[in-house]
Amino acid sequence: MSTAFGPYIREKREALKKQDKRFSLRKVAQRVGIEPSYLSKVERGLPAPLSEEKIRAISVDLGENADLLLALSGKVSADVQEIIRKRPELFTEIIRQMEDLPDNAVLRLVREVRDGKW
Amino acid sequence: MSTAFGPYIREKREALKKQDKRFSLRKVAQRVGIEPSYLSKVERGLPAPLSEEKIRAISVDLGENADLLLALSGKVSADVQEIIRKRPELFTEIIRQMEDLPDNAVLRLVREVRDGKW
DNA sequence: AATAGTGTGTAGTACCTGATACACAATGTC
DNA sequence: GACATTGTGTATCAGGTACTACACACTATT
Repeated sequence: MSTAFGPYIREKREALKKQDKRFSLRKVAQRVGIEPSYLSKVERGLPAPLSEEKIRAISVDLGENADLLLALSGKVSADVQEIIRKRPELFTEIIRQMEDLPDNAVLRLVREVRDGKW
Repeated sequence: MSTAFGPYIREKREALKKQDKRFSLRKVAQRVGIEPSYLSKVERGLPAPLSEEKIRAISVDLGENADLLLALSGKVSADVQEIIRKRPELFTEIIRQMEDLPDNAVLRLVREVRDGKW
């Protein structure tokens, strides 16, 4: 889908490869469990969708944040979607309201919720 | 996908139909823009996926909440997904943290954010 | 009794998702 | 020079998504 994901992980992978030959496209593909030719297409942004599972495996292998990589490939984590679907009216409302908040305001909310003030 | 959506809207539609014959399956299908036979399958929970667009049209026609109907058919509104994808790490974190909050606590958050305390 | 309207069964369609399998040329390594 | 490894091109595929089109039997309406 999104053209951003492929080039992004290609760059990350090649950076790692410079210090560690275990990060060749073929080796990564093998560890992740996909065909090298398919990962090649993915990295070049050709139409080659990856499942959430494979994206997660790549994020582990490359040491990247899974939710970021999912976002770059146009997805939202299945567990987050499920949380929303359990209380759709409530959660969609708060998410839409938070859209325009600056990062630091959202972060403050995260902390306050985590610290059990609610 | 989800078997809950179909029977749910069938019940709602038939309730409306009792007071207004404009809510026959065929009439609703026509207003919504799908074939009656397809809506029939949908309402009986047979494998007949609906696009977000059609689900929204049904929600308008039946006077139901769109986000609820989307959730019942296993979806999350595209605009909400896009908000999350723009700041994936921040938003997935706060959503996961809010999972265990009771409704009234989330509601309080909604109000405080809306009232510009942030 | 004819007509209109109701819900449903069956078949078919086009495109998307998420891949595999194999071949190939270029580059690196022994 | 042989062998291994690298990235990529092409073909193919099964299943899911999101529908249409038409026929049919049954029930209301006029």
